[in-house]
Amino acid sequence: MEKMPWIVSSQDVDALALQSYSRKEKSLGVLVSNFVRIYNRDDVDLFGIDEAAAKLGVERRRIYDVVNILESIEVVSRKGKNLYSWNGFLHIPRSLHHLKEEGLREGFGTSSICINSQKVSLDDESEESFSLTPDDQDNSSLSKLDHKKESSLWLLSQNFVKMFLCSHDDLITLDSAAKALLSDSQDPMHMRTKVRRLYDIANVLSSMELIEKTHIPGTRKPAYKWLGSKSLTEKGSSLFNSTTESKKRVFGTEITNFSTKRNKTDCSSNYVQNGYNKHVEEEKKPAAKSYVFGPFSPTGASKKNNNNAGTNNSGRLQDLEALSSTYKPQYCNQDVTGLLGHYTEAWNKWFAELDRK
DNA sequence: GACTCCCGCCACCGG
DNA sequence: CCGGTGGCGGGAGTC
Repeated sequence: MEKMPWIVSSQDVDALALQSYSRKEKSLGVLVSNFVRIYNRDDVDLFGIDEAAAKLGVERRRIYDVVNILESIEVVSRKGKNLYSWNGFLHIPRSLHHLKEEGLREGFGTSSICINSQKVSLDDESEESFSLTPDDQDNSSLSKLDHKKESSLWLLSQNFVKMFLCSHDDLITLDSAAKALLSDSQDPMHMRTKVRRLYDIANVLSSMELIEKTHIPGTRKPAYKWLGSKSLTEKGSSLFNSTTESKKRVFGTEITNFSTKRNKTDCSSNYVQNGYNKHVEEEKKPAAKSYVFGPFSPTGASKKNNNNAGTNNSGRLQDLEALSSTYKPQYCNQDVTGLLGHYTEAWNKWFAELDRK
């Protein structure tokens, strides 16, 4: 409705620059990057939906998306109503391992699910921590709840990951995945919906650098490649390229988006609101205003419009940003280092543990 | 024109 | 009955 940037008076040229609507800037991938950058710190443990929505400047609904996907690889875990714990990357290795075992057990390892095929049984998972009712083994009714669960982002994401972990093909296209994960029903409508969801998932996984978008060798057909955890470490170096500037990304506009509430009615920008406990004092560090994609540059990280550097709003998360580092020219790299270190450490620890058994 | 996938309506659930 | 969740698919951006 009200997103028509071009109806601005001539002297808003400046403002125009920073409000040129770009869908990408609101992508889940970007959101996840910001999510990580804000929450992936030692002093963060629990967080709530509202708080996250406020900090990230998006509506709650989007947080649910992100959180559900992240939960599938245990980056976060749900603790209760409106309460999640941030696990960071620590549990990813373990999580992936579980998913792999589970996937193999469930037959995800079967031949090429890649280019096209309609295998993969999948009827349900068996997530460990929350033992669900033991009674519902194979009632094929698949009623309501089951269906709802089957098509949850959480499960879909896990299954998607399983496909990568268990199959020998390293390229998976979204529609082959959709087909496989749909297990039957060729209903084109269901396919479309499934694919949409896979896009969502793929975006966050890409953002987490667990997968990467490429395309099938011969064709132009897009496909995803599993990078997994190792990739993080080995490509660490590539992340150190010092073109810090190009990695910067200004979100001024969208980060402060608008209404945190679901009602579009009030697009009043004063959503200062509750959830955001702690210091909300306004910015003190103008430079930290822009979001920097550290290791998590979303698929289309290189943005051209970084001209709209500072300007109003977006004061909220900046203080967090601020303390994220003491603002050195290359604090970006530090982030990476820390992150990778963290990650590798977890990975190794996990392996050691595994060995011991 | 096909591919992406954001947006937000609204069903559902747990309290 | 209400607020938190989150499936779902229309349709707008992108390529």
